[in-house]
Amino acid sequence: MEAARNEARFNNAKYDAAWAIRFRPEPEAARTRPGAHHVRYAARHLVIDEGDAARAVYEVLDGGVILFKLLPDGRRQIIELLGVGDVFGLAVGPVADVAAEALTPVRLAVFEPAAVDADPALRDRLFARLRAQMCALHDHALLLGRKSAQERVATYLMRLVPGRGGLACIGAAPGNAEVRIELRMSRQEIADYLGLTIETVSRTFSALRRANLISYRKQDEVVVPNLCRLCRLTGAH
Amino acid sequence: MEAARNEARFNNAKYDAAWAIRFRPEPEAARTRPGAHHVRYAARHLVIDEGDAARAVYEVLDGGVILFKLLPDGRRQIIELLGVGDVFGLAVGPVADVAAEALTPVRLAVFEPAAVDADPALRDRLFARLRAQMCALHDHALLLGRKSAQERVATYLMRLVPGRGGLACIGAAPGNAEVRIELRMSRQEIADYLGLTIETVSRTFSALRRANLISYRKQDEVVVPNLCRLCRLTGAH
DNA sequence: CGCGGACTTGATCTGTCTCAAGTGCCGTGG
DNA sequence: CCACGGCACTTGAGACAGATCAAGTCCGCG
Repeated sequence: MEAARNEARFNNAKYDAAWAIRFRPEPEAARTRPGAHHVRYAARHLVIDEGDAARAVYEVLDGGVILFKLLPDGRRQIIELLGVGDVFGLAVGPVADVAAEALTPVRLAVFEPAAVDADPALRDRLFARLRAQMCALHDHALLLGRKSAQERVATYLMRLVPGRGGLACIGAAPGNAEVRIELRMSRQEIADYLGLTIETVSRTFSALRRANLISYRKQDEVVVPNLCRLCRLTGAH
Repeated sequence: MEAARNEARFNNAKYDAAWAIRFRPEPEAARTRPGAHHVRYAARHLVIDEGDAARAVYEVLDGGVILFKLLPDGRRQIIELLGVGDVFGLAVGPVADVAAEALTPVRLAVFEPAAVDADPALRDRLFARLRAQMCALHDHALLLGRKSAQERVATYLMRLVPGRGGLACIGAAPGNAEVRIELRMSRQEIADYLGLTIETVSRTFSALRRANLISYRKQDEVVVPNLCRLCRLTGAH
């Protein structure tokens, strides 16, 4: 069967998977970007619409942003979930290929095309960041193409745990104490991000809760009593 | 319902979708890259394995390459399908985040990390290319998250039609004459790329053939008699 | 000619979607 | 202070697209 095909090639150490997303900057982080101006938007503000002229490149300084695409019949896919440090607005042609919406109140640095053209150091920074986002997108493609609903939700939750990026989940990492996660996304947004329906997301959260893998009162404030146990459900281990 | 939610926001002109993938260089294209050495690999050669030390950055000069990830139980997702001009090997950390395998016999330019560090112009070229691939990946996330099997296969076929990238499919483009496509991928590879099983891919090809949307004798040499009719099945119109 | 691998096709199963009620919570106004 | 509405979420029942399991069929090659 398909599953057996590549089993031999698998090596556990390879699966370092998702990078954490942060919606708050580190306290010591620089809060301005030379050569850019800065803007604030309320949650839900549409920063870029798909098909807009590509006017600028943005970096998230504080808060969260979602990039999404729509199909004519209204199906929506949230393509990237961006936190502090992530960049967007880097289409190829003169037109934005995805829409960008503030997930939370955000502070953004706005780089004009002229500024980008004039500043090789800035380009290098954007380049480096894009590489990181590319890797996250690779992981997300694996999730969308091959993971079950439960694996998707578990993976999603793990991505929101700061300090658990990269190799953190290989073996028992220190700090298995309970972790609190603020989702900042509605069930519908989570569904559109994970390629599921809102009902399936809701059912999966309920099932995880029933299994004591997570708990919550407000539905976007999740407590994970044991990260490793949740991580085992991501499919990556 | 979910579908109706965003209908109002939809605007047909936005959906320029996929970029074409070419497995053969343009005849007039430069065939070497200064500052890089060049290598050839046979089809199926594993260029990079997931978890390898990130040794170099590669550009495809001729042929096709697939980037893929595996899950421990053997599930495979082909993350990117690369043709001439595309680049890979740009992970974030010191370790490759995806495996890369030659899909056809390939010629690659190999850029050592030192060469990349030393050459801002090269970085800019890689950056520009990465932006293009990012857009393709955005489109692919939409496919994996939200499209039906038939839409996936139709989208896949359209991506392999040269000159049909970008805005080409908006309205009736000229050149509706029949087009010949060489897939260069097995049914299993197509399945792993589209997040389906081999049986579903096979059935979908058969269904498209029965509907006279495509025809083929060898199963990887597809003829599309009317591109626009196929394009209408991609879900993007 | 006969073998093997890749593909196709059929029958059945199942995870997720769809459709349809709930339920809970919060804010508003009486 | 409480009734009311609205919205987001949850839950249930049933449908269905695609997965799984199991034969075939086709074709290239020795």
